[in-house]
Amino acid sequence: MYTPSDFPPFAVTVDLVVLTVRGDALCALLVRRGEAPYRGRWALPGGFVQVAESVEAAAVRELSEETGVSGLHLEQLGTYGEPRRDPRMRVVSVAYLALAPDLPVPVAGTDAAAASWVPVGEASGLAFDHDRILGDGVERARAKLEYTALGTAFCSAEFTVAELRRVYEIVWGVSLDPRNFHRKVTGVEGLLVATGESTSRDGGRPAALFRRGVAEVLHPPLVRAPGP
Amino acid sequence: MYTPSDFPPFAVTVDLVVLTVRGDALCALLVRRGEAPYRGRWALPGGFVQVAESVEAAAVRELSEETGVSGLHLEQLGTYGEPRRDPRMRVVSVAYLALAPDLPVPVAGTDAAAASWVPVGEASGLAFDHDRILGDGVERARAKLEYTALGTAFCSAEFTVAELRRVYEIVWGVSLDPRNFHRKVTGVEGLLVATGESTSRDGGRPAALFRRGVAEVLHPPLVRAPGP
DNA sequence: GCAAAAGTGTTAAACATACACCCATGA
DNA sequence: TCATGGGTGTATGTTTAACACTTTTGC
Repeated sequence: MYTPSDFPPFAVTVDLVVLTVRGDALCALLVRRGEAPYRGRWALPGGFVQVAESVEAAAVRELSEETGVSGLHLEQLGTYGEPRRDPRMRVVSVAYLALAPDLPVPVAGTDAAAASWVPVGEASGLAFDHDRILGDGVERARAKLEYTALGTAFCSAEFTVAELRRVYEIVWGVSLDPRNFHRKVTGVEGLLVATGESTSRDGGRPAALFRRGVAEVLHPPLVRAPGP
Repeated sequence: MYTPSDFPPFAVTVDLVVLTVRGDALCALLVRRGEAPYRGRWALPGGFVQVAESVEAAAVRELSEETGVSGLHLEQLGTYGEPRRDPRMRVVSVAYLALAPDLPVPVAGTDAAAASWVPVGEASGLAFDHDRILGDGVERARAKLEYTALGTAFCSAEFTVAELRRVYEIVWGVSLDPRNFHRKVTGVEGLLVATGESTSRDGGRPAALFRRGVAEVLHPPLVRAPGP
């Protein structure tokens, strides 16, 4: 144990699945690769873990570099370590999932030709095994919306119940009853904090504005159900 | 990008959280370290990922080496990559969770002084950051029992409803109503397959014996509730 | 017979769904 | 005044928790 032959040349990277709700679609942040391999292909943003930084810190740093924002919800998604997933060398990649509100079009990353929001339904043929990582991230996000308060992570600081409902409808691809959804989310203690303000930006009667509360889990959970 | 300086000397390992229900306690498989650092301390079994093998394959291999069994449920738990978690060098470790029936006392591993089942309540002061990894594994196991069929992974090939209930009671640390539990698990389609046999090994009226079914998820989930 | 555990039936309360209905605003 | 979306009330059906009760074994 612990002889030099035990330490083959591994590189460790982080890959980021950054999701947002834009228009009518769940979108992922992708970058166009400027170098071989997979030059010109879409890929997940990411990069190498530095010697002195934790893997988590590398994810936070890359996220900030690619989106220009910080403070997003960030959680580890999984680690992908097949021997030939990168044709040049042995790379083990730790994937992270971030949920973002509808940010302005992201700045082009430091070493990426272009960065853009792409609807997840149109994102395929990505570089490396990123199709699979993105799929895992979307699946995780869908599942977490059921029993955690993460739906609010897709909303801006102040939001209406209808805006939160739209997040659920788009991420799950279903229709939800506005009346029952309203009662459900306002009934979960600690999920929403009323600001006292209201807005009529959605048309019709002004809706109350809320901020995220402290609740992390949903009791009872919201359950996916088909609509009309 | 991709210059030699991007590849600092990372070692990649796997660590295994192997859990079982033994007697009245949830137990983890631990090994006594035979070498520095942390010589003499309890640690999670694990080892280095080989150059040509996938991370998942390394976990399967180590599990088989440490327990002598294969075919257990094995899932990725998370990756731990703090810079100083191993005092000698930069090590990134991918942790896996395995759930096992009450196996015979494990064989001593190839490079471990001793291997033993230790109740998770008594397992602290482990080597490296293994306290945290073990805690995360136990938490994951508890959560997964709610909405997946993994409780049966703790049972031997043929088991009674009462034995499955004991798994839930011990892992969650609660009491469950035997009548309602029986109705619930036998009502989930594909969870249990009746063998037609019965046993009176638990005393009282003989209980029907079941095998694991094909169901992976529980609809509806079992929910933790406090008992008397 | 008695204790112990398996398994079934029943009931009341909690919850979810569907939808009727009223409210507040912009055009 | 009408269209649009916000929000409340309520009837109906489903799920669940609690527990009374019957069954089948060992001693």
